[in-house]
Amino acid sequence: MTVQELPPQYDPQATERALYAAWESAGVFRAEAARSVRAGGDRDPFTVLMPPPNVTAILHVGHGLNNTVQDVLVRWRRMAGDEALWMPGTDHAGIATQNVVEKLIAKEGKTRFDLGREPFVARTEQFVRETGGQILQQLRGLGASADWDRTAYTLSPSLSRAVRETFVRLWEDGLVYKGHRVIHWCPRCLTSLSDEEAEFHDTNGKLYHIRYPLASDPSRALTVATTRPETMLGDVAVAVHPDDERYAGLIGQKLRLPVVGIEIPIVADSFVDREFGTGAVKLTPAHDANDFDAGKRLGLPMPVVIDAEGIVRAVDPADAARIPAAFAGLDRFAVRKAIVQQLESDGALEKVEPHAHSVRHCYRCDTVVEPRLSDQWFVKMAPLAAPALQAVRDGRIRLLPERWEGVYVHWMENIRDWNISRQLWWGHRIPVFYCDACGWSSALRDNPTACPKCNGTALRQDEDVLDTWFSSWLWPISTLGWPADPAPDLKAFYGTDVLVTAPEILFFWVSRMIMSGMYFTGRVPFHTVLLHGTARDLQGRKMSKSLGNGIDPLEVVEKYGADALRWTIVAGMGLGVDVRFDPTDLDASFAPGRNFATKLWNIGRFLLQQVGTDTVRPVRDLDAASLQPADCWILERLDAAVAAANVALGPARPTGDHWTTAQRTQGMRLDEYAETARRFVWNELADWYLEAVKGRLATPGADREVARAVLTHAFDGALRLLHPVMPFITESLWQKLPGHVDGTWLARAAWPTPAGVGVGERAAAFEAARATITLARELRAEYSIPPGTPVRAVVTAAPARTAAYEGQREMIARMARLELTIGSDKPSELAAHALLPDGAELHLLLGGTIDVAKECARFQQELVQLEQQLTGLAARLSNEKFLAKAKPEIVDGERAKQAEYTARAEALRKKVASLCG
RNA sequence: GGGCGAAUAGCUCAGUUGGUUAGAGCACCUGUCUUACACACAGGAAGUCGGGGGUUCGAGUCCCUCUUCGCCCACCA
Repeated sequence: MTVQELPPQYDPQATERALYAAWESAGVFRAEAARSVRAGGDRDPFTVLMPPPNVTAILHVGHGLNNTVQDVLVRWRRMAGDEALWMPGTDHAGIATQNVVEKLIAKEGKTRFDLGREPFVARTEQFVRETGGQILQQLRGLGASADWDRTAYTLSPSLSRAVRETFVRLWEDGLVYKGHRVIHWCPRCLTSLSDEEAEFHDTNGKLYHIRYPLASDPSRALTVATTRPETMLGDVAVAVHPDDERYAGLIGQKLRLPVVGIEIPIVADSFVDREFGTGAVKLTPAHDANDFDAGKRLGLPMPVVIDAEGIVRAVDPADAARIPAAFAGLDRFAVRKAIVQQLESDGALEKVEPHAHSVRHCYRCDTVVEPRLSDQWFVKMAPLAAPALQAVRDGRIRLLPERWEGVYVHWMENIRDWNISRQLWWGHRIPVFYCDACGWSSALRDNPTACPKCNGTALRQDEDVLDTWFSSWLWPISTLGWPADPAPDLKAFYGTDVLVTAPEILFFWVSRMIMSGMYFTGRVPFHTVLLHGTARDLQGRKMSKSLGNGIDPLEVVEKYGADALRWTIVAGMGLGVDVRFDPTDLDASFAPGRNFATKLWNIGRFLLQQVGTDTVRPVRDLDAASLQPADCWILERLDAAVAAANVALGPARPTGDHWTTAQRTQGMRLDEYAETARRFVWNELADWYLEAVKGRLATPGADREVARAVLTHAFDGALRLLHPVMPFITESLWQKLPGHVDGTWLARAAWPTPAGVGVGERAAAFEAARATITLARELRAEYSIPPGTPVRAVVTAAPARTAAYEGQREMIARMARLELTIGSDKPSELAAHALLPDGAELHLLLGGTIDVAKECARFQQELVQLEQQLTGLAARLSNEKFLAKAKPEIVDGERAKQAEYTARAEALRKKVASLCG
């Protein structure tokens, strides 16, 4: 496409897809282990692990947010010269994926049990093969520069090997064990859940007060309070606090369990809260974790009265007497209703009061979780947690924003063992084998063909699979090749750098990765955890499919382009702060990003029209004397923008193994970086420099070549600065830049460094010109002078200053739209005038009609404001405490200000005196 | 029950250890097709920084308290 054919607006549709394909085929995103200094190369590795989305996931705005942040960091470091690896992949997502396939076969009227285990797993594998991993394709649409050749999958052979190795090692180290206890059970998914997977939801329930009559004297009764009356079928005792005087005489006596009719004892245990309800609690050890602990302490039986599917029945026939026929075979909630009815008609229901409490729900299907007594595999966490806690405490790992460190520490200090077995079919099967012939059992790295002990073949493998998170907690090591030896990627890229994720999975995932990384390698898996905010709607509700308040990132990409989406996300996202969008008004949310892209595009258009595509001279080769004030100014602004962006993004890694206290909170301010870049590009390069050089670009000669070179340099710097956040448009413009070498990519070009070629004095001269132009514009607006009306103007300045104005006369006249004269004599026919900051005066000549009153009012108003300031300053500067306590630089600043204001006030006073009489 | 975060212009948000006249984008008002951009340009209006109290020479910033919203944790029978 030639320059002339460039449309006035950037068209992302016509650009992005093809450009992404070009990047990919050029291998721009590929990372080489050999180039890492850890493997003998000459580049620092910079590694980011993509939090693996569920293999069945469809891109939503949360993914967009998460991956945009990662891509900004990775692209930044890639340009900064690091060997940047962004490791992508997906998670097999045990429960989630199994649920999807179960729903699918339910349409055929089948359950997984109809199919059987192996065909069901085969069906799920097929489903994943055909439809899985779409999200990785969608991420390309956002511009994600991951190294796709390395795409990992938690259920792949190599990662499965890591999972199995881990389990066996933990088994050998005595850290994995089988426990018989009450766990969280989802009666719909038919599996156990970890503590983290059973989410609390606030619920308005009821607290039922039920009278349990004394066996010896039915006229007396002990009242217990419960939110789940159906569990009374499994009651084995009623507990009171040992020091509770109300019940002191009753301990040891028997109660008759209503509805069931059997006798149960009154026991004492100090876990009972005397303040809650009646201070007497029924104990159902098989259906409540606390009751289970109490039951174990007290040696009570543990009858199971609700089965795996949430149906009330005697799981052990020995407990049949506990289940009245009317309730047997009914759902737990139906039984709750029925029991309450019966209690009421029996007169055993003392009262029912509303009770707000939190009820655990399955995080995958939202079913109310049933505490259930069963055999499960657990990982002993305390030994794993200690080093992981230490790593954060001593600064080998930092969490941003910092406040999450406290949350992390608290959780780690109170960590409980992790239930890792799931009664599912989709996942890594637990590698424990049992010999039915001799009773041998063990965890094994390879499937045995015969029993190692008796050589028999009556072997079976444990039926359960592992928690999905048992594979994802290995992500930092398994994706890099562990436990293979040698593992070149592990050597080159582990420990990685920044982990970018949402705080929701701090416990699910982040803390566990730290534990596994440290346990299996002895080193931290990453040095920075960047916890970003959540995408919310204007009411502050989290965007979600079920609420229907989400934004489809791909729709935004289609309408406004990936760069606009990325820009909006990055610019709007303070460190760890939630981002709000209006899902009903995409235009309001994303037009600013699109507009900025268009602005950038048009700077490029202008440059190509004015400069062409031929190579320009590098600014470093220019004679410093040939640089005009505007040139010096924009070069200085670019250097300042680069420096500010570097501060905002911060140190990429700690200097040694530990973050210093000062470093610990530095950087990762992506919003500041974006704002810095925007300000430079729009408010400095486009609004001022580009306008300033128009005249020079129209006049052939040596100075035109200087302007061309500086403009090209500044724009090149702008593109580099913006590339991490707006990769597509910057790359497509960069490819068109004068002197571009085919086959080179902005994505791999060097991050800008300060050029330091400007001359400060001349940059200041441009500031004076800027002030003049702005003042002229203000006067024009204030006096309502139409733009078409020619205005003659005179700048009068001290002779020493005249030259600075003289050299920029054409530019000032053009930008302020006036016919400018530089002179030392005050013009006689003035209509409006004002003082410039440097003491010069600007006079607009409008045929000699001067509105003295208006001029006076303006000058006097400014004088009043200045004098107010000066009063404040004088008070401060004569205040001994201020002088004694304030930092010297602050005092100096105030003094300088006072001097400046005094001078200006003096000039204004003179002006007022001469003008207003 | 414990802990954390937020409250700044009509809206979305900046404001780094206390120190100029508290900023930006959008929206709004007034002009403008000015040799890239009307998805733009120029100019402008708009905030008792949630309420109250305190520390300080000085508070949007620190302390206490209250209100509203959000989040996390907990053996909320």
